[in-house]
Amino acid sequence: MVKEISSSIKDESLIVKRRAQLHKGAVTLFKQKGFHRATTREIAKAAGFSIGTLYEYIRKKEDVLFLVCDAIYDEVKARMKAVIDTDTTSESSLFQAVESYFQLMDELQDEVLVLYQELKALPKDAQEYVLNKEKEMLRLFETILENSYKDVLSQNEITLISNNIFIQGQMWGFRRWVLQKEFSLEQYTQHQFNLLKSQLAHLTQIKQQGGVK
Amino acid sequence: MVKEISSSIKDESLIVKRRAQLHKGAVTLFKQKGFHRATTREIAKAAGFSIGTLYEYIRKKEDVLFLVCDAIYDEVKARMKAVIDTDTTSESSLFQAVESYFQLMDELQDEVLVLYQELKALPKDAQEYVLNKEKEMLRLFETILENSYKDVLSQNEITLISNNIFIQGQMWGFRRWVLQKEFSLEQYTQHQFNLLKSQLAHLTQIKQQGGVK
Amino acid sequence: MVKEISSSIKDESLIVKRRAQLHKGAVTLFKQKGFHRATTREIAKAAGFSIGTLYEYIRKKEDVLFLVCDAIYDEVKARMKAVIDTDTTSESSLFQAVESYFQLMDELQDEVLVLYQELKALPKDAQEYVLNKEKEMLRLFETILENSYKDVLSQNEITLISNNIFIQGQMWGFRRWVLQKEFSLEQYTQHQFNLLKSQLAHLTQIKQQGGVK
Amino acid sequence: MVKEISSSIKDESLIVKRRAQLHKGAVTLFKQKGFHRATTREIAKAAGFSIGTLYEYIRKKEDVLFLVCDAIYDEVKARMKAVIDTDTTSESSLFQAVESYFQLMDELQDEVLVLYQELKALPKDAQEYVLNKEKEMLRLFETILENSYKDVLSQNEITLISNNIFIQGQMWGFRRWVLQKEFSLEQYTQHQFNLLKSQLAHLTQIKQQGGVK
DNA sequence: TATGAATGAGTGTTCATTCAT
DNA sequence: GATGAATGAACACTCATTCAT
Repeated sequence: MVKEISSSIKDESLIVKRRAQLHKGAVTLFKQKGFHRATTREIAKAAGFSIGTLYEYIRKKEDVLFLVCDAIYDEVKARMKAVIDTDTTSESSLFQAVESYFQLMDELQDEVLVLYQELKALPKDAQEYVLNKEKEMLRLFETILENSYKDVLSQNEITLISNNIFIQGQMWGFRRWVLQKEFSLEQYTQHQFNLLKSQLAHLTQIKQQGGVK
Repeated sequence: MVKEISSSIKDESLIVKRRAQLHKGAVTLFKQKGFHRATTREIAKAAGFSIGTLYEYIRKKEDVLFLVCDAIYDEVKARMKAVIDTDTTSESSLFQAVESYFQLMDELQDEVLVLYQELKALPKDAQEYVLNKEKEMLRLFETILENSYKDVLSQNEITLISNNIFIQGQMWGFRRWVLQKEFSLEQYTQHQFNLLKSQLAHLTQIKQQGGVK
Repeated sequence: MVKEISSSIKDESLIVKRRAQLHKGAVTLFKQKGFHRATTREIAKAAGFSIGTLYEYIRKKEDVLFLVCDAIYDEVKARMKAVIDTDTTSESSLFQAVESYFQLMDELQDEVLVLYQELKALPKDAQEYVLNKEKEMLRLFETILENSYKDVLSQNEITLISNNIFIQGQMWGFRRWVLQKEFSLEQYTQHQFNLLKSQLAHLTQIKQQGGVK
Repeated sequence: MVKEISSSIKDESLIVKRRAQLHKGAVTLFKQKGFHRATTREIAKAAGFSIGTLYEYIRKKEDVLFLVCDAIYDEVKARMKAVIDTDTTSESSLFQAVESYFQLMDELQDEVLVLYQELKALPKDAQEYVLNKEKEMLRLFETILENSYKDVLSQNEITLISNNIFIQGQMWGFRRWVLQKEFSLEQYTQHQFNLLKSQLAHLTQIKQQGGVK
C-alpha cells in the first residue's frame, strides 16, 4: 500500500525539507500551467533549487506529481480526522464534517484542481494508490451517515449521498468560475447543507411513515 | 461567439466527413493516453489518415481538442432540446430531462472525461467558448426548475440544484470506477432522482407551511 | 549549353504562356520572401494557377528559380545587344552602353536581387549555366573597351574595369537602401560615368606621355 | 543599438567559447550549403556539439546567422581601426586603408559571401542592425577621402567612391570565380588602387585648372 | 489539361535526464 | 550534496511532390 519515492540523499530530514519545498513550488506551478506544460527546470526553480538537485530527490518528473497528489489526501484525512473523532452520531456532526470538508476544499482548491486534471498522467499503479486514498475519504462520510441515519438510509443511498457530498466539495474549487461568483463559501456550505438536510428529512419522514404502517 | 477552425481543404463536405473521423479517433485516443501524451501522428493514425492530411484539416494540435470539446455540448444540447421542448412544467418533465441527460452522459462518458481533464489545455479563448456552451446547458435545467418550482425555490437554490444535477451526470462517467461498480445506469438515475425528489418535496412542504402561517 | 526544363504539356505555346505567368508571379514572390521561404503553393497562386498545374510545367521547385535566373540575362543581353550593335568604337558608345545597362539594372532590380541571393540555391550545373551567361554580359563591356581604348588599357585593366562597371550597375539595385536615397538614377549614372571618364582620361594621358618618351 | 542573443548558459566565458566554435562551423557550412539548406543538426555537428547543446546557446536558427553576420563587421571594424588611427591625411593612408580592407576581405571571403547571400533571411530588425554596422564601415572610407581630398571631391563623389571601394573589396570574394582566376590579391589591389589613383588624379587636375581659371 | 486532396520525409525546437565537477 | 552543461530522443508542424478525378 505504501508507495515510496526513491532519493539518492541519505539525510532523511533534508529529504522531508526539500520535498516540502518541492510540493509547494509544484502546486503553484501546476495550477498555472498544468503538469505537462511545466518543465522540470521550472519545477526546480519554483522549488528553489537547481535541476541537478531536483533529481537528487526524485527519479522521474511523474514523481513530483505523485508527491503532490499523495499529499493532498493525507492532509485532508489528517484534518478531517480531528473533526470526526469528536462525535459521529448527531446531525450536527454531519454538518461539522461537511463544513470542515468544504472549508478544506476551499483551502486546497488549487491542489484539488491539479489532482483532478493530472491524476490520469500518473502511471496506473500510482493512480490506484491515490484513488484508494480517495476511497478512505469517502468512507469517512459513509461512516457518519451510517451512524446517524442507520435506519433511514439504504446502503445505496449512503454510497450515493457520500459521493454527492464528496464531489460537491470539490466542485466548489474546480467550478469556481460559476459557483464562487454567486456564493461565498459560507453561503455555499449553508445552502448545500440545507438541501442535504431536506433530503434526509424527507427520507426520514418516508421511512417513519412506512414504519408506522 | 463562433469559433471556426480553419482548413486548407475546399470541399466542405469532405471537411465534415474527415473531422468526424478525426473526432472519433481522437476521443478513443485521448481516453487512453490523454491529450498531451497523444502525438499528432497517433491522432492522425487513429483518424485513419496521414500526418500531412491531419494538418489539412486543422492548424494546431489544440484544434483537435477543441473540435472534440466543442462537439460534446453541441450534441448534448441537440439531444436535450428534443426532450425539453416537449413539455417543461411538470415534475415528469424534470425526470425526463434528468433521465435523458444521464443517459447521454453515459453514452458520451469518454468524451466528457476528455473534456474534464483537458479543457485547461486549450487556449484561454477556446476555454471560454466551451464554458459558455456549458452555461447554456446549465440554463436548460434552471429553466425547468424555474417553471416547475417557481414558488418553492430561491434563485440560489435553482443555481445550486442545477449545478448538482449537472455534475452528477458527469460524475457517472468520470467516477465510473466507483459508481458503475455499484449501480446500473437505471439504478443510478432512479436513486439520484429520488434524492432530488425528496429535496424538492421537503422544500415544497416548508414553503407551504410557511405560506399557511 | 542549353538547359531545358521538361514539361508534360504538349502545346508549346501554352508552355510559353504559362511560364511567362510563372516568371512574373515568381519574381514578385521571391522579392518579398526569397526563394526558400516561398512555397510551391504560393508560387502557383502567384502565377494564377493551381499547385497541380504548376507541376505540369516544372519538375522541381528549383526549376522555377532557374526559369527566373535564366530569363534575366536573356533579357539583359537582348536589350543591350540593340544598343551595342549600333556603334562600338567611340567614347559615346561606352556611355550609351553604361547608360542602357544602368537603366536596365534599374528596371530589373528585383530580378537581379533574386538572382544574387538565390543563385547559390540552384544545382551546380544550373549555376554554371547562368554564370556563363553572365560572362557573355561581361564580354560586351570588354569588347567596347577594347575597341575604344585598344592602346591605352592592358588586358587586366579591361577585365577589371568591365567588372567594376558590371557590379556598379547591380549595386544600384541591391544597395538601393543607401544609393537610391542619395542619387537619382540619372545622377548615379552621370557620376559613375564621370569617374570612369576620369580614370580613362588619366590612363590615356599616362600612356601618351609614356609613348612620347 | 545592441542586439543580444539570449542563452540559457550562465558561464559567460563558456558562451564566448562555444559561440566561437559555432561561428566557425557555421561559416564553413553556410558557404557550402547556404543558410537555408543547412539543418540545425548539421550546424550543431559542424560546431562540434549536439543539437541540444546548440539550443543552449541560441534560441532560433536565425540567431546563428545573426551571430555570423554580426561578427563580420565587428572584426572588420576592429582591424581597420588600427590602420586608420595611425594616419588619415596622406594618399599613402588611403592606400593602406584600401590594402588592409582588401586583405581583410580576402581573409573573410567566406563570411562575406554568407553575409551577402543570407542577410535577407534575417528578420527585419536584425537586418537593420547589421546594415548600420556596414554604414559605419563606409564612413571610414569617407573620412579618409574627406581628409585627403577635401577640396577636390564633392560630397556625392565621396559617397560614390567610398561605395565603389567598399564593394570592390567584397567583389574580390563573391566574384572570386572570375577575379581570382586572373589576379592575385596583390595584383587586384594594385590595379584597383591604380584605377582609383587615376580617378583622383584627374579630378584633382580638373579642380586645379578650374581654380587657376 | 487542370485540379486539389493526400502523403510522409524532413525540419526546427523542446525538455527529461545524466554526470562530471 | 549541489550545480548546471551536455545530451539526444521525441515532438509539432511544413511542404515538395504525386495522382486520381
